[in-house]
Amino acid sequence: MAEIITDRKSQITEKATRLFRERGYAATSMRDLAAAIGIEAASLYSHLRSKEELLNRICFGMAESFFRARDQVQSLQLAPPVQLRLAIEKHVEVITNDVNASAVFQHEWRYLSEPDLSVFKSMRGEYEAYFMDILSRGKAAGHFQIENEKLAVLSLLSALNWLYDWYRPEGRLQPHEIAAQLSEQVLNGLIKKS
Amino acid sequence: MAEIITDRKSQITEKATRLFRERGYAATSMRDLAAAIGIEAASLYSHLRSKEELLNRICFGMAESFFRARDQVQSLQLAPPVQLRLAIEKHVEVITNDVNASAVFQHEWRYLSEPDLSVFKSMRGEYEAYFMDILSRGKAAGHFQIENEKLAVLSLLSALNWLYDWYRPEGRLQPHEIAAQLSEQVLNGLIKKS
DNA sequence: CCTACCGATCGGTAGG
DNA sequence: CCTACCGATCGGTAGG
Repeated sequence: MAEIITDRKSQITEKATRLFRERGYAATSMRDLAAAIGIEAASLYSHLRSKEELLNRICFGMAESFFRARDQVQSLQLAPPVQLRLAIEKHVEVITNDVNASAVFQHEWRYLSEPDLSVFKSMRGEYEAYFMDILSRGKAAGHFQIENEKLAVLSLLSALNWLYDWYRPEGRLQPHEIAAQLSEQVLNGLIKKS
Repeated sequence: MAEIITDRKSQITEKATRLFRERGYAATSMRDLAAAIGIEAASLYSHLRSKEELLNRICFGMAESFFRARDQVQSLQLAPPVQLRLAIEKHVEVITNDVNASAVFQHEWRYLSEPDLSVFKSMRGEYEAYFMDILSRGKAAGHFQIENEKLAVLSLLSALNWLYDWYRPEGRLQPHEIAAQLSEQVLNGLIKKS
């Protein structure tokens, strides 16, 4: 691995992402973080104002990545089944692109304090609404069979969101291959139609 | 709500379950827990030896519930597609039966220390292997279409495991109705076959 | 980026 | 189940 030159703040954020993912936000101390970088805890505060600022950067950084993915998908006018496939692929791309940040995004956002906490929740709701809209239009157009759309959309997203725990960049399967299998599973199910 | 008479230790465990779920294990102090019960923090230690003992009880209690569900399913000799439906139903039942404990089980187990941590992980692996076995046998018998079985089983379980966050006992949908829709989604997918 | 330090809080114990 | 308390650790600041 080549030494990558980045500024100190980016380095701190990256180390924090890894530690928050491994130990959890609440169980990671600023002294842990400082030690991982090789400086004293007090020195961190010349680069940032608080521990929560780090959590903030990570959570909202991921939220923006998901939004960018959504905007790309929505800019194309696609029929619901193919749009859903694309939305899944882009979602998987965002997760696999930074598995540590994805894990923190999924699990540690609740340690945000207000008003960020509410902003975060509403952004997440907006993203779920984007998937919900695809399902609803697909159902209305007769493409999809769905009883309860809220149940469907949340289980669908959950079926993707654990990937940060399994995906390995050096592994055999590429993100688009993973996305393809999961799309197939979500759209056509496990039962073989003979 | 009627006042339910239980012994102190059960009461402490139940309050701990709720607090660990709401705030996370690491961010819940024994003083928080004591205050929720209405005693002093030091008094907790006449009922238990450590904070981790509580986490232990919750995590392994859930693990045993999942194992009992598995044993019920395996005691019936069923063809893979119908066995999978039943496994999903039982899994959903366990989660909906105690949503707080389910949340702690899903997210806080990593704060267990050795040797419990390793025991927990191997139990979880055994449970995943039980679902994996259903999928493998179903695939071998020509019932299922699955490319990567590990990917399939983990996304399947993830599609169920978020339910603790959504299910409300007082809500409209009963656990078996939720299980039925999710089974349908997993087995036949979202695409309508006309 | 460091040394030195703050008040608050942590899990847990002693002794009754 | 309480009062009183332990050493350790927390996020963060002052001042250089």
